[in-house]
Amino acid sequence: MTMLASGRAPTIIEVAARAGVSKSLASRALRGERGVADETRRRIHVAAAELGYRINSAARSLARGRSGIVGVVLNDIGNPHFTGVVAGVEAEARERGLRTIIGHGADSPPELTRQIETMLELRVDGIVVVSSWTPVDVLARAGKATPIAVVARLATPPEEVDMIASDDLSGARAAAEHLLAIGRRRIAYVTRSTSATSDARARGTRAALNHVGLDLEVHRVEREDSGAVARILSSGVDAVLANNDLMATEILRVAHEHDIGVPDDVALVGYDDTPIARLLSPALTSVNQPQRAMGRRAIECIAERHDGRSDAVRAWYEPTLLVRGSTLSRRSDAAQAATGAHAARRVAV
Amino acid sequence: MTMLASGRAPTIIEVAARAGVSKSLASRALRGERGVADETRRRIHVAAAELGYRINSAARSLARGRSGIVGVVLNDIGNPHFTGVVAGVEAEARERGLRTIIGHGADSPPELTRQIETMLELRVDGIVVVSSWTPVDVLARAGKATPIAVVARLATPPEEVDMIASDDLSGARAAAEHLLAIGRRRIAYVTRSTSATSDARARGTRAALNHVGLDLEVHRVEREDSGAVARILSSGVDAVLANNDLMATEILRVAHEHDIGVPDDVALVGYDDTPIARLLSPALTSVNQPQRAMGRRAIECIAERHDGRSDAVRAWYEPTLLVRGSTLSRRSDAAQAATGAHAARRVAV
DNA sequence: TTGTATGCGTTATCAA
DNA sequence: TTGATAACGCATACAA
Repeated sequence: MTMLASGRAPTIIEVAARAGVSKSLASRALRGERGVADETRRRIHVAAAELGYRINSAARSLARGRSGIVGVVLNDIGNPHFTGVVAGVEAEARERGLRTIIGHGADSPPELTRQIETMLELRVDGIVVVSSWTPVDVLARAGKATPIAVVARLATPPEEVDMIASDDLSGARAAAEHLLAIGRRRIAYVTRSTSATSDARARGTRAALNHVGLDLEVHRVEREDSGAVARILSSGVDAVLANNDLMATEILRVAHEHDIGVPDDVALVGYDDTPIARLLSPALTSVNQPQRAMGRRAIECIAERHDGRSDAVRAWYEPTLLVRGSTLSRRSDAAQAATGAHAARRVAV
Repeated sequence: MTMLASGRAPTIIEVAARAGVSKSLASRALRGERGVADETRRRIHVAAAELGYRINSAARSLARGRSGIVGVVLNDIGNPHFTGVVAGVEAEARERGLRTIIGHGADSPPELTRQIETMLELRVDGIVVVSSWTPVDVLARAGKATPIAVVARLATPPEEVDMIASDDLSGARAAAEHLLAIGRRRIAYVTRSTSATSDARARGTRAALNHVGLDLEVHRVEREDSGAVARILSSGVDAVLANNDLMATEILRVAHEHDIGVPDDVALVGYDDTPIARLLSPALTSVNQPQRAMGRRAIECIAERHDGRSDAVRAWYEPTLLVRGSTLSRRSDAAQAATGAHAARRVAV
């Protein structure tokens, strides 16, 4: 005999009645405002506790005009890259007394749009969109209603939104230069996505190759086409730059299945430096983005908008190449790599 | 000159005024109710579109008494196991016209509690808690306010909540019997968690070993103690059953680093059958739980509660052992494994 | 088919 | 220090 919905949830009126005060006084006491006698305040808190009172945030945000909640819309929960950004967002939000709720975009523009719409209807105080897949017109419209900070690269960011990104071109260029430095010449870029992010990474890679008179192969593989990766690997390439760590992980698996040595036959580089990168064998060379810092910055942007800023932020963070086993077979490689010139900082791990 | 907060957001009153009707009529038209003349309905929709009207869900849920939203509180976004459950929850919720928002528990009981509290204040129509870490008294209290479905094993589930779990004992037992069938004798269970889930898996493993007169070593490793796994692996064990795939991934990496052959020196089994399991090399033998089905069931439970059910659901799903490379080195192993008797279904992949 | 009036639970303004 | 009262934006029962 669960007492679920034992009638409705208690309201502040019932708390006030039980404490023998008016509802306005109860409201002030429960919010912790001053101007309530200590003894009265105590009675009110006791009454609230006894009744199991819990504020109705719908009523509160209706009366207040703001919710104290920021929404975080993620492109894809399954990708650990987003987890890092979320950690930063949550840390900064908490320090500012904001709560966060997450919407899952399921890697699809319509669903991302739906999630943003839900957040707007909830009248959140701002939205952090971690995706470069969201239609820009959706962002522009949403940006008229509430502060929006996009943590991703947008090809043409609307002026209504702030954008926090890392420099994919320079990150990819650093990775490519590293591959060149260890003597690789036939380099392929492999992606599954067509986002602005993936595009910029391909361009950065190509720029580095063109610089030394080489050309880049770009392969877009469909999720259904399970043989595509194997074909690429056996086509004679000696290095592969993957769109992100997830893609790289899959490539590594296919390489193992086909007895293609990594890095001896094919050097492999990921992107995002997610936790899996260092869990693979060989550990994956990858380009790190300061995810937590970017997440924190998003909340700062939203707060600044509330404080009146009206011009758009375009914040660029510098990526860092992390060299690991998937591109370093021999000592000599390591030595060579260390001498290469790179656009982004590089660290051997 | 962003027009952010160009005054406030338009309300239904402004829509009604622009369309030249009363707000109640506008309300009905926008909700798609019948009993509104076609031409009138059209005018109202046009007015809404022109104004960029968007319903205020705080006002709506205040008036209606329900929000149309279910909350999903996840133990840890970074663990792909939860991603699978979320997919099921979202699919079923959408089919029923419910929206979902996600709260991140950050693998910590206080944060899980905070997230549940936030959901309750938002007056969601139900909460799916995917965690066995949440304090049961919190669940019990929350269950008095709104339907709660826990998708995880709870040691002592409160009668106020529904529980959807898979049979960890039988899953772990199947894994252990498989290890015995391929000739392993010194088997260790390695975990980082102390949840009811991990506990049940250890017990299941031990049961299988005891059955043939062997004993189980249980190792709890701290996150800080980076050498612990290496010590376990070099202590002479010939098989390791990990708490989950994440733990197994880490064990695999340490094995590679120390040139310990998997499965030749040490056979390795994970749990949850997350996407990484098949991306590792060797691919990871793991115990699958029907995550999507469990997620869907959670929403069904919540709907049933709304329809008046008051007794608690205790739904158990049968796990499936998926045998992959991390426990199969030679053909003979495969043959032996196929003959073993198992409590759970088993599939070779 | 359309409009009027009331209530949802809270905050905030103004008196007492 | 306390209380009465008017919003907040929407849904709905009831009238017209």
